Amino acid sequence: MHDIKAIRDDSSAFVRGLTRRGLGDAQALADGLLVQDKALRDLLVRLQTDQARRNDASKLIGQAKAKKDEALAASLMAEVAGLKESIQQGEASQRELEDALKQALAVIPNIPADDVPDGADEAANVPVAARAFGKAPGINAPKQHFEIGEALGLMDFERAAKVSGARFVYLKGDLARLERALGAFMLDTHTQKFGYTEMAPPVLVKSPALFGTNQLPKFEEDLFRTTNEDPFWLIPTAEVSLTNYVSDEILNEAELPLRFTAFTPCFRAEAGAAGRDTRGMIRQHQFSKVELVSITTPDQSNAEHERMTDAAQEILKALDLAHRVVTLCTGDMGFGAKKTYDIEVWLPGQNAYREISSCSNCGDFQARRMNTRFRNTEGKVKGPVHTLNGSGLAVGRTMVAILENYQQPEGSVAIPAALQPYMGGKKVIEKL
RNA sequence: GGAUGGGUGGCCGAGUGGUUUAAGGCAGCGGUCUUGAAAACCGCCGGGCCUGCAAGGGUCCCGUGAGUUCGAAUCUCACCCCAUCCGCCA
Repeated sequence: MHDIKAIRDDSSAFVRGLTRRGLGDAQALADGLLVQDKALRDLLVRLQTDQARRNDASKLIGQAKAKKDEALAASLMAEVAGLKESIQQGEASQRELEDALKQALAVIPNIPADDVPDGADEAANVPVAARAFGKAPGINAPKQHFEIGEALGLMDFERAAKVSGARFVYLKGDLARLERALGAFMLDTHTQKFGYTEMAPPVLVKSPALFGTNQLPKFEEDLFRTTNEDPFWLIPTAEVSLTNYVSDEILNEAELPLRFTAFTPCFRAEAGAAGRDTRGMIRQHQFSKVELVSITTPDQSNAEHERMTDAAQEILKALDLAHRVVTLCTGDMGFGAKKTYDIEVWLPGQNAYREISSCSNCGDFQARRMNTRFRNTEGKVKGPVHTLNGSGLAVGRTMVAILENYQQPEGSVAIPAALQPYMGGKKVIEKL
């Protein structure tokens, strides 16, 4: 969420940033916000003047009563009584104006960082040459992952449809184990090589948490929720649970950065994706993912973003999976991001690079929504922290990549060396 | 789900209607002393917002919301959360 004071101080930066994102009416939006802001501040000046008079007079009433000066007390009481109504009205107006302003701010996306390339959609994303890794393996007539998995008898979409409908899958035998192995391998890598703290977080959360990480109020249709009056929501990503771990807190600068990782199921309604990726495991209502979240000071977040992307890439390198990294352009970035790197893994069966991780620096955008600040070593509150999140990696899609890149002509799938210890030393996945 | 007890500043904790700007302690920061440190002593020490060039001034916040009152941390109502016990349960 944006800071209204920053918009007040420099509305042109705000307008420029949103225009780069492709919002056509950014100037009108800013003007409207500033009108609301001015109305609120004018009201506060009036209201606080009244409150000050009431407080002074009330104090004098106490003193007059102590001196038994009933006449003075009575006249002061009459004066304060007259203020009462206007104060109550003012307080109600304050609430309305503040709520309206917050609502307006809550649906405005973050401003892109200066070094984010301009562009309307994914066609304008820019490859990061230095981060490219590996070469597409030469596979003759490559099969898609679901063909491989079903032929092995280890992947069952039909029965999943019977039980849960479209966009679910049963994994069996070594593929079920592979999911668990991937989760363990990723967690071990992030905790041991990159200093992340492993978490086992809630996957049902309350609305304020989803407001904190931008899913609410704007993207409600992407989420599942329970039917209680005060509902729980199923997390679409562990970013929600891990980032909100520090909501409503003032952290000490000395304990930053905080780095959290978790292996969790994720749930997405995929409301706007009808007809896309309908076959296979690429787009499911439920999938598992290892998530990375960092909480940093403002001056650390850019370096942390590179480091987090390194950590995510490290998994693909260890699995020897060809991939590339692109910097998302202004028009393709998520709502809360200042800058995002997508990691795209090569899928021989699709003959294409597909997203397997997205690492974003959100700057202070989520921290302001969550009310998370930090205090320096002198004890002074220095303002909102910065938050970053990234997939490290999407486990289902990693399995897809392994199946397609390690497929053997006769239908079996080699297990990457780094995973073999997690698969009981097994080297190949074969038909059940 | 039932019963009881609780929610106060970074932490612990006092405070049952005005004369208080939420006592006191711990932690933190600065200083005295010391070769250095500890101890002791002295001082500083919550957050948001409005206003102001600044110094400063004002206002709101004692779980949340509504109410009573000239005035609420304190009284009333509703709700949320936590703890303990009981019931149920993986």
